[in-house]
Amino acid sequence: MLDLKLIRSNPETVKKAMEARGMDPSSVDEVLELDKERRALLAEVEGLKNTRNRVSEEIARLKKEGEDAQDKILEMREVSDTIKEKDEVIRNLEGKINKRLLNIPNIFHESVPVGTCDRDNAEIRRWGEPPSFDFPFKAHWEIGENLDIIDLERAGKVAGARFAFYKGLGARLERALVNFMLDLHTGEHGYTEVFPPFLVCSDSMVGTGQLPKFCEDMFKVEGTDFYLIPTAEVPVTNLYREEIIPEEQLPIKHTAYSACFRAEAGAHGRDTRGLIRQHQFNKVELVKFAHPDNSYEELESLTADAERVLQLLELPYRVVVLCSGDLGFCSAKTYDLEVWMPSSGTYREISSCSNFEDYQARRANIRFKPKKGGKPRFVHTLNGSGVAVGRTVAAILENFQQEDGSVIVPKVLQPYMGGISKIEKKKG
RNA sequence: GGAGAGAUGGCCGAGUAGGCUGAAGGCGGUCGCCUGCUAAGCGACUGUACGGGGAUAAAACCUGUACCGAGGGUUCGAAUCCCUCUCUCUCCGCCA
Repeated sequence: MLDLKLIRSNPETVKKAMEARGMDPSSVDEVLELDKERRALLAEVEGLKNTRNRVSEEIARLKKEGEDAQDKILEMREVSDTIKEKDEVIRNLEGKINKRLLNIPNIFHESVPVGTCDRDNAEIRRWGEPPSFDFPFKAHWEIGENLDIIDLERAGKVAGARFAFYKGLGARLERALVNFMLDLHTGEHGYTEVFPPFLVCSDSMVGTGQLPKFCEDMFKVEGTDFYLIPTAEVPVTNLYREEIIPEEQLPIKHTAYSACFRAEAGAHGRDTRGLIRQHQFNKVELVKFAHPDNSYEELESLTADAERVLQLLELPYRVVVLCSGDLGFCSAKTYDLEVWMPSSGTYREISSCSNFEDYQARRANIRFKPKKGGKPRFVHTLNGSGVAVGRTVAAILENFQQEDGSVIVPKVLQPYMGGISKIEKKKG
């Protein structure tokens, strides 16, 4: 969430940012109005509390000296009642302010292009060449089915739509990718691996911004306060919730494998076939806790770390910077990595790398203690997929398919596949 | 699931017949003194949040209020009493 002080001093900036995201900025004025009310009342109540404290001390003194304090006690009884009433009103106002604050998005970075939808995203760079096939190429779900390594039909029976069984070398490929990515990020990019809980409490979901606004996108375990994580970003960012980190530890870099669970409400009819849009998918995530002074450099290197995965896998991709209208609610700036998908003839999102600045840190209360002294400050949080595993499988199947229906395994993956260099149809 | 113990400041740890205790003491940290250097020693300072003042934004500074796991209650007044909840630890049972 944004600093209330920032909204007080620069309401127009906040409103403009909301408008550029295509949102109604009226809650800004509501917040200001409620805040004004609250502060007036607060001054009043604090004055009353001050008298109560003073008189109470006097009562103690009088009693010690054996004098009568009954008058003052009665007087203070009334004061206390008034305090109780006004406190209640203040609590109420604070609740309203907070609710609005949690629903005001982050202010985006000046380098973010203004736009309304994904068509306004700006391409930054491309890597690799999309393959040209001299035979009729297939979509990954067909390839996977033919090779008997992906079973969507039975997954539909066992779980429902948007689930998948991976089988044989398909399951192995998924596992190989997870291990390859984790090894790369821990071994060469300096991230510390964590293996997080896949269920978290609602406080964590508020901390990273999924709640309260996006609860319909999440799976909740009925009768509990548990939510299935939509990404490892949630548990890993919340690792340091309510904590003060020593400055010299920054940046903290974590990588984590997790399954991710998404309700995909409102995505009916989109990407209904294949592995692109699943209720459950695997992802290796990168999370950074950075110093505010250099968080944008950290965003560049985090993006580069994610790109390295695709480069080593030899998958053609491009990097786009999301425009204001397509930017995530909490993000100040986001690069999407889009991998070439022959079946759709376009680049498709496979990673999303964002700098949230202090927006999540303020919600989750993650701070660092400056070395030179002074008050704790909020860290900047960043994260990116490094990368989405299911979509990587889809990309590998499609980009490396051969005319005979087999699929070449990228070189870096072969050690993780027991030396297998090609996935072929089993004979018989 | 059953039984018990506990939750205090960055950390450790006092404080329950309710009243200058935001909180003793220690550690850690910062600054100053001392020392040829290091160590030791001495002195001072050292929580957070939200208001108000500080000529305006920020800071120093001054001031108020709140905070001793969370939320309620009793009381003129609660870290201290009562209720509810959460978490941690120990033992038993059960379980991958």
